[in-house]
Amino acid sequence: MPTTPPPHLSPRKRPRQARAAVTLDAIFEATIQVLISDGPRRLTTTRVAERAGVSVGTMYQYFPHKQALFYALNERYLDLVAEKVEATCRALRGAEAEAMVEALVTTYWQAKTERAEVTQALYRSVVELDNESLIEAFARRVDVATAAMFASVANAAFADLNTVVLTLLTSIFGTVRSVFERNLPVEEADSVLRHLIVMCNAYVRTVQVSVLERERI
Amino acid sequence: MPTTPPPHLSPRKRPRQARAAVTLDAIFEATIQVLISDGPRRLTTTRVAERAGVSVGTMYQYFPHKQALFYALNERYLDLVAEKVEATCRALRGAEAEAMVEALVTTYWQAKTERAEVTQALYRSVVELDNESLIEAFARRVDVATAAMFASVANAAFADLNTVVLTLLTSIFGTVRSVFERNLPVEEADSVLRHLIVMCNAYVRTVQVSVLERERI
Amino acid sequence: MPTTPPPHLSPRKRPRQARAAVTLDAIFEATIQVLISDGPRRLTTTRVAERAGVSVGTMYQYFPHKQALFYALNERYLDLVAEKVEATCRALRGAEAEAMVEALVTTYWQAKTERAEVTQALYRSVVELDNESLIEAFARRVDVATAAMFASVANAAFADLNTVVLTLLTSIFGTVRSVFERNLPVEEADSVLRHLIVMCNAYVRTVQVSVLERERI
Amino acid sequence: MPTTPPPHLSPRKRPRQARAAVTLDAIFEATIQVLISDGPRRLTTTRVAERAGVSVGTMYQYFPHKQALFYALNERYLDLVAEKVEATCRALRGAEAEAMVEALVTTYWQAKTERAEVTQALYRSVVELDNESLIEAFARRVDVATAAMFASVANAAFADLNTVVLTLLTSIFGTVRSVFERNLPVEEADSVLRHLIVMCNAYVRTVQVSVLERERI
DNA sequence: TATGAATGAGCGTTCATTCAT
DNA sequence: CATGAATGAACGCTCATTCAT
Repeated sequence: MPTTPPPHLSPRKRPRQARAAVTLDAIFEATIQVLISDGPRRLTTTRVAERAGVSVGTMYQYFPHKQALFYALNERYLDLVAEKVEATCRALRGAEAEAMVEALVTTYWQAKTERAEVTQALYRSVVELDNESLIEAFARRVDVATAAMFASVANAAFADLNTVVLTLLTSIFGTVRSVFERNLPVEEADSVLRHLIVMCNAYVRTVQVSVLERERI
Repeated sequence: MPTTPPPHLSPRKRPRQARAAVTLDAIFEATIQVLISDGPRRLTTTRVAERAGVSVGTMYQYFPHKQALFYALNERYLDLVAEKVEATCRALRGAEAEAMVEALVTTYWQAKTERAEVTQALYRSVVELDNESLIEAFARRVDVATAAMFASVANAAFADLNTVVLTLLTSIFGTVRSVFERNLPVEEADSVLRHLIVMCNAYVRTVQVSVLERERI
Repeated sequence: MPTTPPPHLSPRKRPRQARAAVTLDAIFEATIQVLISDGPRRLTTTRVAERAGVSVGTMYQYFPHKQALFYALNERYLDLVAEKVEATCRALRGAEAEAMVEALVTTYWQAKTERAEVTQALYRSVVELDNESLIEAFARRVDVATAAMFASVANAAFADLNTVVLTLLTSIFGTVRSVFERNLPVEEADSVLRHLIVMCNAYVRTVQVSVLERERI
Repeated sequence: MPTTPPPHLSPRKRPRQARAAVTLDAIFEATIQVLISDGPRRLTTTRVAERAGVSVGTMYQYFPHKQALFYALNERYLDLVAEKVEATCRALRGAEAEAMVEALVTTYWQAKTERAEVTQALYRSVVELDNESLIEAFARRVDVATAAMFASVANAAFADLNTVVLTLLTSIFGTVRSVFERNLPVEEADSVLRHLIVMCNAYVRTVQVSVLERERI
């Protein structure tokens, strides 16, 4: 279930030749590099093209405008993260709630930490509203996957599954973002990660109803 | 303990006269309005000046450059929020942990929701690294206040107070940010708020050690 | 009765200060010079600004975009011509048809020849549709003035005044344009001018009905 | 007597093979279509090639550069018109002056009206100086043909044949152009056409000298 | 020979900043 | 002090042209 971008933000062409694919990758990587080293304000088409070893014109053969490039980059990034989360959710079906929580937090955390500078660079580049549609799509995807997972919890259930999922995801995503924003040293970050798991588990325990209890009612 | 900005970002003058204060306020308000209605990309000095009913030249008498204006705006905003949190922390000294948690979440939430568009506009305007120092200062301030509050909890204590505070704040701040970012409808937002309190309380209960227990050891 | 431009083509400000008026004139004159010496294809904002001894930015304070500058230039030019024709038409009220024709042709011819290179440069710069509204407005203005004049002819009348006027103007304007386009040497051009008068007069004589005749009917 | 273009504007090859001729036609037609639908400003090589169903590269096999294409298109167009006028002039040899005038005007008018949008599109695309040589060549051709025709008028002659022909052609061409430029509704355009004939005939009658008269002198 | 990806000079335009008034 | 016209570097983007395939 990949995101379908608004038409005005879609890339101009799908790479048919191998060369084109290479070029496209170079452009994406260059964008990231510029974002990291120069910041979003200095993310200019010329600079990206230069870094990619391509001419501006070439860039414009792949993307109708700068926005579209940026959009595509975010799309790529979020798709990757979403896939990982979905995989985890699939893998944990039928497990116990605690395991789910731990896996969820850890997966998301790792996905974000893998290339920490990229994550940070993208966090800093909000700026344009159009990305909102992207974030929404990402959120929906992950919502669905997570809800499905928690619906399959062994020996328990939730009175208001949707809210629980929403709360979990909102706080996990938010906490991670905050940690990046505050630029915490690794040890502190790790502590927060561990405590975040504790927190989410405490929460889930609180809101979950054991099947026994439920049947008794 | 107000934030002290890096010298290159400080306003040119402290408003001595009433007139100056009025102008300054007009400029700040205009900045916010432009930010909300036109977005961060269209936040130009000319536009702000126009909206504020001042000439660009005048604006440059108060701020050495655009960044400084933006910095000052964020400073003002964060100072306000910090003050509210500090006030709450002071008020809740010696209370029970649960009350503290609820008060903390609610205060922060309200502070952010009071002028929701402003909050959102500022969230969307990250962009410049320089704000990081501001966020850090804010975080430190709130950290200290919160730690002090939780250190005074009645009949209980925390094994690792600092991590607990860090985790709480990171997740509260992050969750709120995520809620804004996802543009959740009010009811869902409210649900998340309530569940966030539940979550934090569950967490605090988990990590707190009763004084009795502690003394026994 | 000055032309009112479509709003998107109107200049940004009316010159309030003397300095501004000078700047505006310099820009107009520079535009003409560039048009003459470099041709419409090389009429770039940079080149105009340079020639005018102004920065590009300044140009954009007077005109929202290149088109608007070009539009305003044509407007100025056509207004001038229209005024001259109108003056002639006013002066010739009640005269004999022959005198009117000669005056009309001569006035238009002179208006166009006065700054021949400018005329030619503008003829060569059609290109953009938007000018059509300008040409139409100009045509209407001159139509009205000319019709009023010919309606006042002494001792004669026209069966179909509007068509006569339209034919006269169309052929006069067209002929002049053709002469410029073919870049005829002066003597030939002058011959054509004289013969154009002969032609128009022969035409007018043919289509006019003497008052005597008319009353007899 | 076909036009011989300046060498730098000539197409790269004369179409030897049928396939080439087809391609060439497609390119020309595409150029016209783009001109009509997108205007001269949007007449890009890529767009033309696309519309013609050819690659840019192929286009450059036929024309060394865009100008050459445009030049060739105009050449084609003017050649067609010139041929029609020449045919008429040939057909009317020895006829009466009035018949000649009417035939001349009608032929030219029809040639231009046949594909009115094409005519208009080309009128709007003057722009480049190089076309002047084309127009000149066209004018010379038509001048010669027309002069030959009027030299053969039955029972009359002209004191200054060249000027008469020049005046006639200049005004006919010019009037037609003006009519297109003003975008007159059909009925008005037709009226002007009829009156143009009247006008030219009145003129010719005025400047022609009957053979009898002449011999008397 | 045909292709179309790649090129890059050059365009129109914006906007933070300055400084004569 | 306040003004706002002037500045010009730097941006996003276009498109005629080339050349490896």
